[in-house]
Amino acid sequence: MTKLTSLKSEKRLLDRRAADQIRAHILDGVLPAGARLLETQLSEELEVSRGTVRSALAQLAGEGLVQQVAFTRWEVSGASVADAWEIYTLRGVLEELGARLAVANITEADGARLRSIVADLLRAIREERFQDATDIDFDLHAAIIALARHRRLAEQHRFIMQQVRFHMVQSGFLPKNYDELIAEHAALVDAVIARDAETAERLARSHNEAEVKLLTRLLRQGEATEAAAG
Amino acid sequence: MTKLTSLKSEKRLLDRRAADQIRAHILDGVLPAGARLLETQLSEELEVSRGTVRSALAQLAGEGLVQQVAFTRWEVSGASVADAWEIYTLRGVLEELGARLAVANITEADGARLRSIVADLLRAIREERFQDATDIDFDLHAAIIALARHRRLAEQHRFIMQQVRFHMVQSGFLPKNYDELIAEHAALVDAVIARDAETAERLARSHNEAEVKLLTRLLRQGEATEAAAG
DNA sequence: GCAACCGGAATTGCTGACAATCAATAATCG
DNA sequence: CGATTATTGATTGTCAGCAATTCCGGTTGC
Repeated sequence: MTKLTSLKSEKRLLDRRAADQIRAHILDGVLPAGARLLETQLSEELEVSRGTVRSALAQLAGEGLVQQVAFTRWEVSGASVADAWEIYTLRGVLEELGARLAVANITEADGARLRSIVADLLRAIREERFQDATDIDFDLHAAIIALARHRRLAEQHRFIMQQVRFHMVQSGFLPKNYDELIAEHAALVDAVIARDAETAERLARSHNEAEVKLLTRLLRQGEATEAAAG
Repeated sequence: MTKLTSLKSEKRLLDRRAADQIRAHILDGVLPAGARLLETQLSEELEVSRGTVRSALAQLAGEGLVQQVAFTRWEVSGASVADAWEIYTLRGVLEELGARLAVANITEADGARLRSIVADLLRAIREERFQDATDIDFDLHAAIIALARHRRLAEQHRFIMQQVRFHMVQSGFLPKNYDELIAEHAALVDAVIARDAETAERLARSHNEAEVKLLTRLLRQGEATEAAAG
């Protein structure tokens, strides 16, 4: 929950760093879904011009974290059931592709690295450092995607995982069963290391199946009650 | 091969319209892969300020059509074998998801619309209007994706298809076998209409498999010769 | 009482000018 | 003569200000 601080130092482009700060605030939940973003206020807090803020907001819009209502406002994107359903279904196929391609590329050293990340995850859970565990979970998936050596896939995956993280923060979502979580990840990593593309693919895709099914049901319910109300 | 013309009229935001014009020029092949884009020149041709051009270029960068080299240049993205491989593999899983979801949503009217698009495609090919045929091909895939009712998927698919189109223009790619093309599309549409998710999914994914396999082979060759040279 | 209309304040959209950076070339030194 | 360092021109990055649009309150007319 750090405060927005001034930039103007370092080497990266100003608008990127402005986007970094705003993004961090969104992902931390400081700026909740639907929150309005005022260009002037942000430019004062970040000590950059409005144009730079505008560029940063446009980037975040491209990442799906922010929405622009022309001539009217910028706001943090929604975290509705429909959004979550979109995010998790997309994640599923991206990770399916990632796992398939990772199998084709993985080396011994890569396999060792994945195994060590799983070990870290296990340790964090045993020691009840659940925030760390979530971070490591994300790292593991990113590491598998990286093995796919697919620039566009990696970028899309990063954006989707940002939205997953945002949705988890907004909805207060936490894994229910850590043993199962560990088992699933271990099985996926094993399949990738064993170069068993079919299994890896299936596990990657089914990793979120429970959430997707729940969300699909909620979505159907929502549509039904909406139809009944209208 | 129309010339870039002035904007400043209509209701949409200026930077969006600027992006539209530049995008059209890229997709038409007027601006080839690697071409440098000068902010000043574009701003003069489009009769908008440099800031507006900058915003437009940033959007196109988000769509993957343009790349920014900080402090140095904007250029049209590459159309290398690696790029094509990325584009087609991503397209595969996006359309796989789209087909699966379309099956869950499709109505009789939707089915009729898809069939009529296939008929249009067949007619265009029989009459040897191959440019039209390509457009209709794209329309058909977009129509199936639209049935998925998945905003994020539709957007990503639009971006990927833009890149597919660009790559086709750059490489002079043309389908080799129009009969097979028709048969594949008809089979996919039939499967979606029949609500056969498994078949639809498989057909959507395998639709580009020939290209992907070719590209994978080319990519491996490229890496091999590079390694031999280095 | 209520709807339509009109201002003014707040906010976003766009621009021109200035600063920072880079690439290419000329000048300098060994 | 070759390598390294200024210099210069071109290009991108950032800013502050004006213009256009929307939102919200009050006012007017019915």
